[in-house]
Amino acid sequence: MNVMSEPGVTSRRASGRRFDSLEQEAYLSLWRTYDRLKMLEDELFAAYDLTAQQYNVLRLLRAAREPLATLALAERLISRAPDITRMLDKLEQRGLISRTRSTTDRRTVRVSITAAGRWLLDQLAEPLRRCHQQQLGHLSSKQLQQLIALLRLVRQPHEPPDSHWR
Amino acid sequence: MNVMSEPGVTSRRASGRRFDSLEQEAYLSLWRTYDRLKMLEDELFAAYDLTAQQYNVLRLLRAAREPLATLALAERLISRAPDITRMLDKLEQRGLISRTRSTTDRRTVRVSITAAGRWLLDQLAEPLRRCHQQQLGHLSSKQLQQLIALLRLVRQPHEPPDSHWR
DNA sequence: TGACGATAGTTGTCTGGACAATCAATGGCG
DNA sequence: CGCCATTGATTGTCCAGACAACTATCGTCA
Repeated sequence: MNVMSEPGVTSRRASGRRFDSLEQEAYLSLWRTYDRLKMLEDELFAAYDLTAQQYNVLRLLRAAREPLATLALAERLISRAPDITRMLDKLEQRGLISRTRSTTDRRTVRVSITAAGRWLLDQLAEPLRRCHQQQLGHLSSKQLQQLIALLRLVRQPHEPPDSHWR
Repeated sequence: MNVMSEPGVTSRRASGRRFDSLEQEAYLSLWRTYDRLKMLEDELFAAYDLTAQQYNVLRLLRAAREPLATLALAERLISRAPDITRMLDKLEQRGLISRTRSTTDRRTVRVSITAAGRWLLDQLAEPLRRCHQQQLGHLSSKQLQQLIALLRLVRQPHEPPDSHWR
């Protein structure tokens, strides 16, 4: 079922919900869709006492060839993290990451993933794969690629020039 | 620039970022895109001392023909709100909504928007339109419709049966 | 009718995010 | 060198979100 009418006129649903513009409908759809999918992921991570952000920290540290400075890491995170320090505190307490003050620039702290961190990521790999499958497995790979391309187009003007997401 | 390679093989960027699967890339793209757009909206709402959720409460109340019960309202919100009571407390203190205990069922509280609430929504209408324009105005209406359709397809199996988002 | 389970909302409490202020170290530049 | 703006990270504090426990009311069924 296609609910769209001509451009500029917003869609109507059986429920009577309306939107002021196509842009608003797109944004609210994005919000709602993200919220639904996030719910599934959060459930999985909660079982391992992790947040999605924490998982992404570990993921980024594993992908990095060498230890990352704290703020460089924060920049690469998917969503902004002003509390990066305290987040790293918790991961360090659990032994999943290690931090050492750089010798060349004593202001920076070099963060790296530990063996325990890698092990946890390995444990998570398969359940997470299944989770992503549950989230989006009902789309064809062509549809997924279309979605990815559209999303990139959406955020393109909103990414800082040096973003890893361009 | 098109970064896609053949289906099933995940994309690579100059930065070396990789994804484990197309589904993961789609989900993380969704997250990132939502986060970027949200930033713009939050900035606008903050200028009016509102959160996006609070705005949506007002919007839903205006759209409703009659006062809504607290939990019925919570169900229609875009993202889950376990703290709906306190949120309504704040809106009531500011005089934007009013609450009255129902006479027919004294358990339920009927929530409605006040004239001040409607006035605030009117004030917001134009700046918000501009915000949505800034967020998504660079997409053609055909692209927007494609995006909306894809997002609906994504969340379709994840919506509860009686959801207003189906 | 009165006990009991279900429903509607509220409150307590904890954690995580946001923002600003602060501390520590560095790099220029007179 | 020594001053000072800048950078990197940490800390203080406040507020919103999550979850569970609790209160009040209703419906129903013996």
